[in-house]
Amino acid sequence: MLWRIDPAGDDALYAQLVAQVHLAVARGELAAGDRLPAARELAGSLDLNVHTVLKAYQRLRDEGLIELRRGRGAVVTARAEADLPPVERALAALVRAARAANLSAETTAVLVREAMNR
Amino acid sequence: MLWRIDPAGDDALYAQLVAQVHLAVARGELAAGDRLPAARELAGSLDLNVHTVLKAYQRLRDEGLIELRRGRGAVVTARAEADLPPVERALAALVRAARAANLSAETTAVLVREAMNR
DNA sequence: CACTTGTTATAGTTGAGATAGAACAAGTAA
DNA sequence: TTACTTGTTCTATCTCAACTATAACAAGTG
Repeated sequence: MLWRIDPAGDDALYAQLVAQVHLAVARGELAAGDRLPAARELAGSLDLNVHTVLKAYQRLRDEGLIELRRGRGAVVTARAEADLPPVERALAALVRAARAANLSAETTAVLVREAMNR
Repeated sequence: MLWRIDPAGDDALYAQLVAQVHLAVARGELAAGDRLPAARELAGSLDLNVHTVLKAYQRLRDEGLIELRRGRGAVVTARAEADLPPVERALAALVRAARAANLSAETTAVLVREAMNR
């Protein structure tokens, strides 16, 4: 998969990594059983610290998207292949509406989090 | 309107204020021409600093949701009433899809922020 | 005019994020 | 077994956005 990380962006680096994996799974670029690069390797190629990558991996594990095993690495779970395409479509629609309303990324994200917690 | 701020939440306080106003407008609790509390007053009742409230008000102004005038305060614009309902609909659709896919509020929020910044 | 309210400036505190280096533990593979 | 891979844990440091605190200033209200 392709990794696009923006060190100058508003999002935390580890959060960008997490989102990239979600996108890749939603697009079918990552399937259950596929393996992510080793943390040290990915950190090296993206010029990030190992801990930053591991924080992303650990969050992905907490979300049930991947499994982590020493010696084996990070493997995409079957659960991850759940209906993410519908999420992608809804996401695109929201982005369009939010842009039309001139909302910032931060504001839109907060609106989503509050709506989810309701 | 009702203000629900969580100092221990993941979101910045000013961002929560911004989201609250969006929700109030979308729900019809705030209409064009309505006035928000004075910054010093709201800060006092919510036990926040004036600058935190003002940062929220200024972001709302940047988004075209309110107008700010010295001596008069913060007034909801007509544009706010027109642009927010579509956002609310898209928001509801996303929440449904995200719940169906078992995504957490945090994950969904990050996905939105990433999608907005692309 | 007195008063309200947003604007601007300066400064200190706090916590999350990121970096760095090192040792440790569990699994893989020859 | 042995060598290697890879995640886990720990300590420490640095930076920056968010928040707080005070205070003066400017524009509009009544």
